[in-house]
Amino acid sequence: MKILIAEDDESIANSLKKNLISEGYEVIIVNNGQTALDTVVKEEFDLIILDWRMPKKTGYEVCQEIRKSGSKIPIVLLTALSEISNKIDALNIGADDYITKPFSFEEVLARIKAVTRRYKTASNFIEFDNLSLNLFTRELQTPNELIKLPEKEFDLLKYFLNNKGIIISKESLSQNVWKLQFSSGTNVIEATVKNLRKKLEDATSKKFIKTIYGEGYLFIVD
Amino acid sequence: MKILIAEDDESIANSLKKNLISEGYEVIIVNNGQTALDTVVKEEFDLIILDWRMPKKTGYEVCQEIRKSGSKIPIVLLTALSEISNKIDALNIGADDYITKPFSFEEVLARIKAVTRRYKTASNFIEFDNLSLNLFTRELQTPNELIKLPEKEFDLLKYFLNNKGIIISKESLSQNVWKLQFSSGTNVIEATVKNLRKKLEDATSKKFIKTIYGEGYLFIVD
DNA sequence: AACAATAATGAAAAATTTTTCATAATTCTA
DNA sequence: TAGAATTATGAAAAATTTTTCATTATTGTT
Repeated sequence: MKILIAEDDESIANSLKKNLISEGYEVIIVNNGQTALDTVVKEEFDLIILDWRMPKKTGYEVCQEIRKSGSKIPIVLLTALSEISNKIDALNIGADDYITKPFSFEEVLARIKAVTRRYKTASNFIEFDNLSLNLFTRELQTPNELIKLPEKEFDLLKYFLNNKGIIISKESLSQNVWKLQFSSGTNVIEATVKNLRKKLEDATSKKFIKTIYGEGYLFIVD
Repeated sequence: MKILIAEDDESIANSLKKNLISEGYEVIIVNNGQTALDTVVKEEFDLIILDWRMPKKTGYEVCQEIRKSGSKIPIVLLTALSEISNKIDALNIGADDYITKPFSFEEVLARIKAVTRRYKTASNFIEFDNLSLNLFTRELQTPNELIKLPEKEFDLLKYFLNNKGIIISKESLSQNVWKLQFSSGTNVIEATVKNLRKKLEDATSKKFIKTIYGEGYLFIVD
């Protein structure tokens, strides 16, 4: 986890850095807004902490420009306690959170964790058993390998995971996964279930997809 | 946008409700933690506002239980000013944000917007021109139709969108989109660019992908 | 303007995914 | 436990996607 801190008050910046490093973060400090922008373009960070008041460009401006460029990187603003209306502004210009000075390191840490957790869980995995399905790449991480699921198998597994523990009729699958009106004279579902089953079993030698005769399927984790 | 407010102080709840409704939100109020949980299970909400202190179950507990169930719905906690350490706890137990009482409606509104924007942009579209790329379904929404992009075209477009305004070499594409070491004696890139160009031009009659002779491609929006 | 290098293109080939089909296996009912 | 209904399966067919190939077009250089 790489964090960029843009803060002109050296003592604050250094104390933050020291503490964050001891928590295992990688930290880079810049002391003005313009350098912050330049650095963000060049390197990739997981989080940016911006002081509200800074030479050259304020945190406010830096935040706006970063958002204008389309980046969704988590940004936390540091504001003075007095600037109350800033709190609202901070969120409105696209910051993910703000911290009012003076702050305790625990608070900073909690917010960093909250913001990045949010960002991470939103970047989206569904975890089950000891597997993890990446909703973006459609890859299934197993203990041994990374399997790229074809679209239909992915959609099916995702639907199962979102409905685990309840019986899913073939009509539901046909509607929600295949986007078909009726599950007419086809057995695509059975065929796809078969393929997905094979992959899941090869990976874990467990049976996640149970057949409920005459009713549908049931996805069980444990 | 449907919001659940769990707050036992009627005057606070009603004033929030009135204001939120006038902002166009749909609001449902419950006055204790247990009912909040029951309601969340039955209905779908876009956001939950939980009072920290409540009869039956506290906001703290409700928040924890919701998270334990795997839901990522945005949660904002209302805490009393005194309970400072709560702030940190709030984020640590999985709340997305908190508001300290007393609060102004503007602050509530700003936080609601920030939290849901975050959630929305994280649930993920990339918008450009009058097009919108759904990062989950890989569908491109054009003014006229919804086009499902095949994997490679999708990956390519996404890479372009994340690097718009800068020249992208074929080496980058080959590494980042095709995951190949060298762009050897192949022209997959050109072929895929061609197909993607066609779809984008058919949809908008604009040319987004510019060729920089000898250097690569440049994706421009306006 | 001519040449060389680079890029674009349409069509075909290859690879992958999705669906179908025939048949085997399983489950339920009586 | 036999028969009917439902589900599973391997292999083939169909559809789609990805890549290649041969050729044309474009760009930059001299």
